[in-house]
Amino acid sequence: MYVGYVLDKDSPVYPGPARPASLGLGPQAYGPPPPPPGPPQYPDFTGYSHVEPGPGPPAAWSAPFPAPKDDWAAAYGPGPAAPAASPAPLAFGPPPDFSAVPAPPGPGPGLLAQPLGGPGAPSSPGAQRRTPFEWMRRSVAAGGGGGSGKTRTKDKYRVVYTDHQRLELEKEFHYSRYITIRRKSELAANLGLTERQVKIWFQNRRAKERKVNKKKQQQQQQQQQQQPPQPPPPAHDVTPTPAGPSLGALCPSSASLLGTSSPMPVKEEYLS
DNA sequence: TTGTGTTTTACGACCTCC
DNA sequence: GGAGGTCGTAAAACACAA
Repeated sequence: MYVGYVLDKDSPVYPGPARPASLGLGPQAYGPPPPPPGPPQYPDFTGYSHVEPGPGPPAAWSAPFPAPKDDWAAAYGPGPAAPAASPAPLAFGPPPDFSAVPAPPGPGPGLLAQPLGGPGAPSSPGAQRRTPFEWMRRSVAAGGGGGSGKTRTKDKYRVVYTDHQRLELEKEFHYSRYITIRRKSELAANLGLTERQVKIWFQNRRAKERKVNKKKQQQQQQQQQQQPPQPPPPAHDVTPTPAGPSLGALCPSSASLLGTSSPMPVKEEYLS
């Protein structure tokens, strides 16, 4: 994941975990099929509005998410507006944070401000080894309007999303594992992707998280088998502990995004 | 340079919910 | 019936060791 690469290099932009490890991202979070999109988890956040009624996100995600988008935006600082690969008009008007994505490290005014094919620092390791912005050209060209609609049966099997697209998707994912219909539309418009692409990206992202989570669980079990039996924990340990995989662990590519130790500061306005 | 393993998009099958 | 979920998988893109 090259977003992770970008974030690794820009680790300070995320001063702390976007979601505390105590929110319980363990396997229990992946039990029953996910519910329909829920109400806004942060109704106080006015950057954009979630309006879909519904029972709410999965219980595992229902805990207040202490990473307000304002923090993200603040962390990101001002940046280029829409990606060059996003010709779609901003149907909803860009949320503050969506215009605040920094350029990847390197010379030049910014990733998206760079002309296609022009000189500049690549924003992904692969790009470092390729023609500068080749990845960008590929994505833009192949994904004209984001998703080109091409399938494996056509000439182009898949496109590679730009770092900006992946970064914004990651941000949204850290905000909520299940994107609402409205946010999906907004994100698709802002990133120049189709809603289907956004939906599938979230599906794949959840699958990735489950995979990583499962891996960690297996490792823990192996360690427990090797170690002498420990006294069982209290039956009702309601206190969320970091024992569960941290978000950074679940999403190594975004680990630096989330910081390492200090939790994301929570603005009082986001606390009920 | 090449072979191999991993990650990333994208899809189909199947299921649940409204 | 449609939308969206998981699960499994294909194949491109990529990383990296030899």
